[in-house]
Amino acid sequence: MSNIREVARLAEVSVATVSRALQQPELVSVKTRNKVLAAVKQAGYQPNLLAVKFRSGKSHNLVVLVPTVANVFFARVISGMQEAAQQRRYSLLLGNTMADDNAEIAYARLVQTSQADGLIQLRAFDPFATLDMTTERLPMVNACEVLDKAPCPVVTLDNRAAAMAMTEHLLSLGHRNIAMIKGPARSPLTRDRVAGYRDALDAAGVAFDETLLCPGNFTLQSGHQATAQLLQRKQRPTAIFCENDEMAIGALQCLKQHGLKVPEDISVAGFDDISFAAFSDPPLTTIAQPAEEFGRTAVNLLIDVLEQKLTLLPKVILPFELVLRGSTGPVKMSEPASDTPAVHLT
Amino acid sequence: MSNIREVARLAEVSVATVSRALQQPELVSVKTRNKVLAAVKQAGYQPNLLAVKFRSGKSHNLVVLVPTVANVFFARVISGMQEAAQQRRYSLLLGNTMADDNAEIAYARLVQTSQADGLIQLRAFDPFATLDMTTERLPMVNACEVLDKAPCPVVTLDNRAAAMAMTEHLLSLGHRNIAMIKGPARSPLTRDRVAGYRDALDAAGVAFDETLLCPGNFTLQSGHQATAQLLQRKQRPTAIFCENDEMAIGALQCLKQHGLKVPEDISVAGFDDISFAAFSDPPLTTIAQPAEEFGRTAVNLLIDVLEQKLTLLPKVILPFELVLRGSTGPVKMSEPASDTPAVHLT
DNA sequence: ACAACAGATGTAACGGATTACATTTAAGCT
DNA sequence: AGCTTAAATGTAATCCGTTACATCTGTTGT
Repeated sequence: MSNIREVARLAEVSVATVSRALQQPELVSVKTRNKVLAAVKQAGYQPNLLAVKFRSGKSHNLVVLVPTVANVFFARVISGMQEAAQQRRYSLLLGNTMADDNAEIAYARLVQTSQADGLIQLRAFDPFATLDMTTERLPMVNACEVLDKAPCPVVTLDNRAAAMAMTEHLLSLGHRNIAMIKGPARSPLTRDRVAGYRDALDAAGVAFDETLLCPGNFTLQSGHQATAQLLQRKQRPTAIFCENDEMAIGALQCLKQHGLKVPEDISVAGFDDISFAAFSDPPLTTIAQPAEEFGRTAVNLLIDVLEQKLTLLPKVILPFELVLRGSTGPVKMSEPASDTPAVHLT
Repeated sequence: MSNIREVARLAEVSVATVSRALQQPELVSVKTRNKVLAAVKQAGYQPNLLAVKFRSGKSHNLVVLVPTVANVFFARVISGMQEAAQQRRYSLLLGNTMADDNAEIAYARLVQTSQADGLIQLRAFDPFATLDMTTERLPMVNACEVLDKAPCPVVTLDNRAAAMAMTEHLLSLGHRNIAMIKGPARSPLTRDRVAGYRDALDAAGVAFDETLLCPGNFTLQSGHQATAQLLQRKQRPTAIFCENDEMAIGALQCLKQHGLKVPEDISVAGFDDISFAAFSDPPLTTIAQPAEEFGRTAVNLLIDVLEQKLTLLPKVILPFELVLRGSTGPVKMSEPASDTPAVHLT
């Protein structure tokens, strides 16, 4: 590979002149500039950006820690990140961590060792916390599922309000026996969404029943399994609110296999509005999240931090939208909505 | 950030000794080694790997060009890549190119400028071809959809045979009027799958009807649209073979909206076996591809090339599997299977 | 006791581009 | 012409870790 000295030799100028001709052409006479450009062409010269990065100390790379790219929602987030990164001339180093703390810490070391300038985390876990840091914090942005006391900029959605909105929608259809298929218990995301669900129940004066909460892991299979469990209850729920669309689609299949009609026999709601949500049978009522925007915002925030365009730590809250489709409907008249008496509602 | 000289000063040894204590401990006395390790700890020293990479000339990064991460199949491929890359201590630079040639060329420059050591391409396009290369070819592996005369290792699947297998399955169910929702016309992938479809028809003595081929773009929407078009035909097909599962799921919805039952009124088949395929209604008959294995193999091949473990250019062909589920069934008896007379078949 | 050698450590060059500072060249002005 | 100043170009240091080569220390064998 030809280097800058080779070009300098060909153009019969110094390396400094070559560098300037390429980086700050206005500092070089037109004649010299042309000589240099000709030499660049002749040598097929491509600057070694590894050398540039080394000297500048900036890798222009960002690490992205994502629990799993195989999840449709995260795939959309990454898409948005990619878009923003490309625009601002950064590259993304992908860290598919399967939510494994140690894997995440290993990726965090890419930042510590200057291979990346900053990190974006899509989970409520701080991979820098355990690295013994003699120096100050490394640049990080936390998106989607966020830490309670994140020591960094954050981009999120009001999950509690969103879950409340969906639950209110179900309540407004007359449902009183609403199950929830949630995520892992210790996830702040799950905690917030359960809180929103509960807010809505409380506001409507419907008793909260912990046994209606069924854990899943955000996969189609787990939605199916959880639903099967819920159907074993003596009093089966009239609606199931799933914490993501994959689980909701899993739920739909399970219900169908049990001969239940959605939404006539039971309503199902999801969260995320992935593309498949509009194509399930029936199409899924869900909460739309601006997934790509999450990615774009996270990347832009991180780069702003890196380029010192930010002093304080912003908390960006993106809007959600309740998307009503065919999977939710009014409770069947023939059947009492709930084993707890309905109260205080039209 | 502390550097190796700082550590050398603290340990009262030379920088060479520090380097050796960390890289080749057996060359350093135990006493010195301990002094060095203590100094490393005290200084909070982390080697600047950007410097190491610069000096070695190897970035230990791989660029991955993927048409769109938002596609479930590609997401799985990337997952596999990630796994293999991590194991062999390489990092992946993600290039989400939306199948845009110029974007791909821009990413290819990461290799040209030493920011990455090699490139994996999941599309039939050679981004290095247009870069004026005075030197020899840059390391590349082509996977999934491959170039006809790829100048590099290739990992693929016998798409022609797979499409033939699926078409044979449909023929064996009595279908004679089989539509195909295909991808973009100039894609080798589409070409091969159409060829396989045709092979099967020819072998069964069924006339090939070009108008039964309907183009899509691998999205749910395009599957829906294409199906709507097919349903306008005076003689509607009894089976639709879609070139991927997303389009098949789109087709299922369209058929349902037209009041058609799958598979009683019409059969639908997909390709890829994404997770949603098993959860559609009815579950989708499809061709399973080892997506993660594609990713793993591609990465391992590329690294083998980079590390000179390979001399010739291998062509790896991974196996597919015909997965029979509920979306395909025998042609309805009441209705003639086709407008062309069935011949030479049991 | 001394040569020969192994083991441990140090010195300094190296990789490629950038840039502070030094120097040369050219232009402008009286 | 001679002086001032700006523009153009060159020289060399710098970023940081690795490693070839040099040097020094200590041990073994005779």
